[in-house]
Amino acid sequence: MIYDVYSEACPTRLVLDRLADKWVLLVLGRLTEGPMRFNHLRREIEGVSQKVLSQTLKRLERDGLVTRQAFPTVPVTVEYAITPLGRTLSETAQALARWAETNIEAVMAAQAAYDAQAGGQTSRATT
Amino acid sequence: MIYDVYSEACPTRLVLDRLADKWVLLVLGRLTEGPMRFNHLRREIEGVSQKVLSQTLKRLERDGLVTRQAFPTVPVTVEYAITPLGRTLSETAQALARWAETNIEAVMAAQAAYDAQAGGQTSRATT
DNA sequence: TCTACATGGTTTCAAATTGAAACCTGGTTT
DNA sequence: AAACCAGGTTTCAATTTGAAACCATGTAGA
Repeated sequence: MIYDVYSEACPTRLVLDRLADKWVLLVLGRLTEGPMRFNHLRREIEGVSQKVLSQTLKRLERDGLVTRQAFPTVPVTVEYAITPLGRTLSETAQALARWAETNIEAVMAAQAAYDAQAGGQTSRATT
Repeated sequence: MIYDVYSEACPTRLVLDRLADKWVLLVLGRLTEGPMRFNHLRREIEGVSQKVLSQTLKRLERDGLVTRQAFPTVPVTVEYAITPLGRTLSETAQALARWAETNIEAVMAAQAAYDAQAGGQTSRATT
């Protein structure tokens, strides 16, 4: 059986759609360093809301990319960790984040050039 | 100046958010093979609507990742091509798509296991 | 001439997704 | 008792999405 993300009905589409998410990439990147508690993750990944972090982790758990373990400590402690399967992905996931950090200046320069020149214009063809 | 995608205010966040998109990854993957016309891309990338493809390409152009060239042929021909900057990204972008294709079965198995066992349950801690 | 079709889009509008903020459930310290 | 911790869920308004319709231009067919 051959899978192809370019085919609409292919189940890989569902997976790709899930991975291609800012929060997923950031969560996996952090968990690569080691297990982490919910609120710790929340503080590390600035700007993520509780709801979204909760949903993201739940999906990642279902997909077998992270595990969730609760400890019956004083206030309950919940620790999330990356699985071996998740680890095979995190390298690639982090590469995207690193690309953004490395190439942000080139992208911003391109945006400035685009906005300055063709910004509001209607597309002129080969004029 | 140090950029960090984990910081809320960092401009790399905007870039990461743009890249972390299913359609962006698929478009870049296809354009890596060579320039392509609008409707050709639309047919290759099954399931993408005209509006979304149009928006995606416009953003990628502004970000300096693809170029748009219109030819005054019979029905106008518009060709999109990847830029050198875009090419530095496409390797990574495609790696995500390939990961999905390679690991889809492991993911589906994990989902089935999760649904069968803990699916509707309330989280039981370390029981 | 009237209809139909091709390219490359934009517009419209209902439906799904998101995010901020409030709330909840224990249990603990002050 | 009031307030705070962890780890969530719920609520609701606003943004984003997607399907479908429309538009401009030009060609070919009946």
